[in-house]
Amino acid sequence: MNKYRLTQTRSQLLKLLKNTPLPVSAEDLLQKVPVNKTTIYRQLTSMVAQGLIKPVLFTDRTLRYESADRDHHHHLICTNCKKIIDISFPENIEQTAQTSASAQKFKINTHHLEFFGLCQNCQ
Amino acid sequence: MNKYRLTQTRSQLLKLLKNTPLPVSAEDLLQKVPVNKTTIYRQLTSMVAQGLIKPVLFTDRTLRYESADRDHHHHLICTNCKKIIDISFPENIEQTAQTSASAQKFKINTHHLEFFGLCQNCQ
DNA sequence: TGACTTTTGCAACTAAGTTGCAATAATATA
DNA sequence: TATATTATTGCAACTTAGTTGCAAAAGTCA
Ligand SMILES: [Mn+2]
Ligand SMILES: [Mn+2]
Ligand SMILES: [Zn+2]
Ligand SMILES: [Zn+2]
Repeated sequence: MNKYRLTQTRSQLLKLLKNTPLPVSAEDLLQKVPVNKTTIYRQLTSMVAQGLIKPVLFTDRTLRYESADRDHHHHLICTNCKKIIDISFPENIEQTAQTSASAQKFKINTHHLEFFGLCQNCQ
Repeated sequence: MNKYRLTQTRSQLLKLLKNTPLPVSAEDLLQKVPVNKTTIYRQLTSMVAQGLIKPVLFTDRTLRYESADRDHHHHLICTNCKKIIDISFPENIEQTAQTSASAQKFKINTHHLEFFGLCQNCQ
C-alpha cells in the first residue's frame, strides 16, 4: 500500500543521508551516487514529502538535507571553512517568543535558528 | 573622498529600502524603480558593502534586504500568506548558546532566527 | 508471468544572479 | 565653468541550480 518504491537509487541515497551526520546537498549526492541529477532532486522532494529527511537552508543559499529521525537541534556554522557542528539549544525558544508574538495574534508553529562564528581551527 | 556616488538610481533604491519596514527583494525593487536588473543587483551588493543594508535569507530561499540602522530583531513568518512581522527576542540567545558551543571550542559571532506559523488572518 | 504504477534518464527549459564592455553620469580639480 | 577622472549604468551573453515532459525501465502485486 506504500506508493513509494524502494529502488536501488532510493536506498543508496537514503543510506548516505542516514549515515552522514551533517546536512548533505544535492551536489554532494550527485558526486557519490551514479545517477542523473533529475533523479536526485526528485528523490529529495519525495523523501521530504515522506518525512524521511528535512531540508536545511544555509546562509550561503545552499539547500541541504538531513535525516528526519534526529531530535530538534541547531547548527554552529564556521564562516571561514563552512564546517557545520550540531548543537542543541537548552531553552524553549518558541515559548519565549510566543509571548511577544501573541501581541500580534501570531501563532508560532516552528522556528529556525543557526549560529555563525569560527570553529576551533579557524579562530 | 567617498568612492560611492549618489546617483539617481542609488537614491531611489535607498529611499525605498529605508521606507519599507519589511525586507525587500531584488524583484520588489525592480518593479518599483525603472532600472536594469544588473544595476539592482550591483547596487544591493554595494550597499551591503557600505553597511547601509543587511541581507536576510528566508527559508523560501528568497534573498531580501532591510535597512541596517535597525536594532537586532527576528521575524515571524506566516506559512500561509507569507506575511512578515518583526519581532524582538527578549533573551540573549548567543550567550545561552555559547555555553554549549564552548565545549567544541566554537566562537559565536552572529545568529539567525526565524519563527513560522500563522498570522491573525490565516489561523 | 503479466498488468499496473512509479521511477528514471535525457534533453530542453526556467529563472536568479553574474560578467565584460562600451556609453554615460557623478565628482574633483584647474 | 570646463575638463579630467572614476564610478555607474544598460545591454547582451553567460552561468548554474533546479524543473518539466516524455518514453523507457524497474518495482509491486495478483
Ligand atoms: Mn544537523
Ligand atoms: Mn525585519
Ligand atoms: Zn572553520
Ligand atoms: Zn498569514
